[in-house]
Amino acid sequence: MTQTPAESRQPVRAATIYEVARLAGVSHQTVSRYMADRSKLKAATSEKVERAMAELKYSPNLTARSLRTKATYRLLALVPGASPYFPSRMLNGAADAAHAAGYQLDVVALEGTGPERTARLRRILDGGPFAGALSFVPIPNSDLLQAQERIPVVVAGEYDDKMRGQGRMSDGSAAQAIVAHLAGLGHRRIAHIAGPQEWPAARNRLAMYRQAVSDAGLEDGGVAGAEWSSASGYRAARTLMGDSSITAIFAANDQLAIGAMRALHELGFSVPADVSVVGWDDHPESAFLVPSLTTVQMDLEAQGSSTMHQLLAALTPDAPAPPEPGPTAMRLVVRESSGPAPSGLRQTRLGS
Amino acid sequence: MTQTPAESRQPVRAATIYEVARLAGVSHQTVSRYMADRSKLKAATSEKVERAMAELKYSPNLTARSLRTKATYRLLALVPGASPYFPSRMLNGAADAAHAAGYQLDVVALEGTGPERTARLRRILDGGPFAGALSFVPIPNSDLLQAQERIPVVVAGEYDDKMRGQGRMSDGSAAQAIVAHLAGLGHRRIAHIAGPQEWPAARNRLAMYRQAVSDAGLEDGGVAGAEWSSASGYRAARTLMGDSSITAIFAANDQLAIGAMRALHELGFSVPADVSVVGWDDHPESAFLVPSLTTVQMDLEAQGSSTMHQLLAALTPDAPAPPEPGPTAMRLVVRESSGPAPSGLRQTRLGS
DNA sequence: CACTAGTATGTGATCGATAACAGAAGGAGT
DNA sequence: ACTCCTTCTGTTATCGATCACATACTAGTG
Repeated sequence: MTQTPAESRQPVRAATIYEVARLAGVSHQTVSRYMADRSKLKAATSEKVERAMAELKYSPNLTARSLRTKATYRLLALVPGASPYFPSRMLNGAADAAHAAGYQLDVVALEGTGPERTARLRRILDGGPFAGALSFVPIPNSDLLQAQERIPVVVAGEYDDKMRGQGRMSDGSAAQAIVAHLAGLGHRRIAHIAGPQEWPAARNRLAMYRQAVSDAGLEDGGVAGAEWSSASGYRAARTLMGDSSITAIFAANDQLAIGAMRALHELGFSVPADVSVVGWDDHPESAFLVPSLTTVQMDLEAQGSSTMHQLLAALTPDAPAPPEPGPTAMRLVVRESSGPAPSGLRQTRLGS
Repeated sequence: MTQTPAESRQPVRAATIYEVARLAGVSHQTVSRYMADRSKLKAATSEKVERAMAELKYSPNLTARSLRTKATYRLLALVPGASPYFPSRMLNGAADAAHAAGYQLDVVALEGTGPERTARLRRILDGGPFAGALSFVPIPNSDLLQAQERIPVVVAGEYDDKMRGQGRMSDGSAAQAIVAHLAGLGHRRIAHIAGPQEWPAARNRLAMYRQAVSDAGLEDGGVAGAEWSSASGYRAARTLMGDSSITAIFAANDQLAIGAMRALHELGFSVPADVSVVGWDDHPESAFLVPSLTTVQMDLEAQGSSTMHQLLAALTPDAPAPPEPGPTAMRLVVRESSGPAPSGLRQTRLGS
């Protein structure tokens, strides 16, 4: 057998507060206090502990701490299982924020229909105690969670108790920018392809669309759409284009917009010559489509992180200062899919 | 104050084995044994415990169990932070499998460059003890993980120790199907847009492309590409099309294919009349592109789940039977972006 | 200088489970 | 009837941290 230096085998067992205490010449409780609030210790003691910790590469056993304090450092993130390409950037932002605050984030896909979904949720929650939950998917009856375990639940995009939903303003301004952009190109009658209305983001975009259209004195050519998918966008566009005087379509996300463009193509409309299309989200591929897609660029990481901060704030009542939701960087990116409204020719040809 | 029935306040504190034991009239250790292996108990005892558990709605405190056994029920999933739309379906598959086995899955985005990334990884691992890790992103030196903590690490798509990488066969057969499909359409000289070669999937697809081309007696028009992004596909296509006798491009994923189609469009080639394009992954939008994309459909959930099972198998040496990797459902979906090779006209016009 | 209040540190109990060992019950063999 | 082994169950210690309480040390007051 090869001789292995003792040192190299050392890291197998982690140091405990007792070992740190012995090395520092203090009691284990003093070490514990050092972690809780070092300012309560005499400077000299504090330094001894610090040195001992460094030497032993001490890191606290979170399991033991949890057992005693009953506090858990695990959060639950619910993501849509149905939406195959859920923006992981948003999840990453949330996960980063959670880790920075010392929490672990457990990700669970929530899919299926009502009862099945509820059962699934219940099973997950029984699996382990969570300090809080963050849902990127609208929860049927958020009461369920609240009742089941007494933990704070934040649903992304939903207005918080102070009614200042973080997306509200920004969603509004971007929707207005879209409508203004289309109006500026001469479009008079536009339509909206909406996302599923359980989703706050979908509701906001629809509401803001309606308001912007009315504010700008344009005509609402109708609203269609049911899911977030391209297939739904495809169907919606076919429905909407029954009204041939529509010259622009604003879709609630890029996938819907892609489906809409496909439908327009099949119906013989060219984009943007006959109909302009605008999406939302700025998928990384959207700039490479033919035609490239006019859309709204968002800082998804920031959104995820901001939502997580909302949850963290709910977890720590001592309010470590709201980390400033920020103006949520969001801007309209104009590309090829939106252009001047057709010069009245199509309308006269097909209209009436 | 309103009177609240005692019952409704009950669930605040969960029952412990001691309470179960008292109610069942046995010792706490017997309850513990019931959970470990009820067959070691007398039928009558077992039943008493079972009844008491049901009555108290007992569920074990995993924190306490972990503290004692030092076993942890948390796994780490590393996902690429750079790739904005990492297939969450794969992650979902993995998460489901983990939960089914009683593990929690913590998701962490691994991004940034070498040293920064390493530091980040270290920080995460210090955060809490993990039973194992599953990486969907190629790890620079997987030694790092292995050395840091003695935990099993499985890198998705990488060959396992028995050298039967789960994607190998399947990747191979799909690449062959693609080449055969193109050959059948009359293409003689095709090119490949590869993904980053650190990724097993990218390496496999490239290798299989080369072999299939050579087996089929076709000409390799070249290989380009660096990242997974559409931008990379765009650049690669512009480079490859310097060779004007290429009539088909096989991209390692759909995003690359989208970038390539954009480049071909800008260069004045029409797809598929002048050049055929084939992708890989079957993004949900790919069917709605104009032209719709010929691609390879995969069961991403199954892949994620299968990878997780690989990890779980490594965690439990008592081998609960390999859950059968399955033939990895994977098939070529032919759509509009691939068509007959141009009838020699273009070649003669542009060639030499 | 004794007394008190406040700060800093130490001692033992505790969280809820499993581990290790000991003891009780039940058959089989002589 | 007695021993011995096997099977089942109970008692106590333990994991690594925090909590509750006790005690030692300072400093301020009359």
